[in-house]
Amino acid sequence: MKHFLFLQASPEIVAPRLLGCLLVRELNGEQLIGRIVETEAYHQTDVASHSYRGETPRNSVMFGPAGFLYVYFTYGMHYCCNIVTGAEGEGAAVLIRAIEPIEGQSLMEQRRRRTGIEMTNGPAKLCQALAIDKALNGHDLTQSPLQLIEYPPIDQKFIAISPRIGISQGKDVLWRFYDTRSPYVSRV
DNA sequence: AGCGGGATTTTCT
DNA sequence: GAAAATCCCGCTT
Repeated sequence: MKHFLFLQASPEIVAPRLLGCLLVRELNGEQLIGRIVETEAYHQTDVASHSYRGETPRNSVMFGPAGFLYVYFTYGMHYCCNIVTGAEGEGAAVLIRAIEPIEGQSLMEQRRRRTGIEMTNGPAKLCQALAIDKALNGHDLTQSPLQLIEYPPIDQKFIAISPRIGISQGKDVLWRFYDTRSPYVSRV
C-alpha cells in the first residue's frame, strides 16, 4: 500500500505541493503541529544537492522511497529535515525551511527559548521546535511520532518562487517556494 | 535594519 | 583540511 502518491514526483513539483500540508509530532504525550510554509527542492542532477555526488551513508535516505524523512546535521550544531520524493533509487528530497505553529506553541517556545516567528522560521529552528534530530533520519512519515498530513494544494497566487538559500552553487535554479501569506517564512 | 564573526562537528576531498 | 541546505549575538548605521 502506497501512501503519499503525490510525493513520488520530482522534488521541484512536490515542493510547492507541500505548502499547506501539516507535520504532526508526538512528544511526551503532547502534539506539536506545524503547517509547512516554505520548502526547497534538491535532486541528484543538481550541484547543490547532497545527492549530487552519489549515494553515501549520510544521504542514503534520499535514494530510498518517497515519504520518508531525511535528517542531516550541519554547521556542527544544527539539524535540518527533508521529505524524500521521487522514485526509489532517485536521490531527491524537499527541505522543509519553515512551518507555522498550529498546536503545541508553548512547548515549541520552551524548546526554542524563543517566541513568535523565531520559533520556526528556519530549517534548523523548526527541527529544534519539533525535536527532530538524527534519531528520526529514515523515519516513515505515515507513522508516529512524526506524521505528514496531506492537504489540497494552496492557491498558486499565494506561492512565491525564488533561488534557494544558503547554497554556494546552483544559485540560478528557482527551487524555493513559500506561502506569501505567512509571517513564518525565513526570508522574503 | 544590516553586516560580520563565532560556535562546533560531520563529511568528503 | 575545508566547507557546510544555519543560527545567534554584538556592533554600526
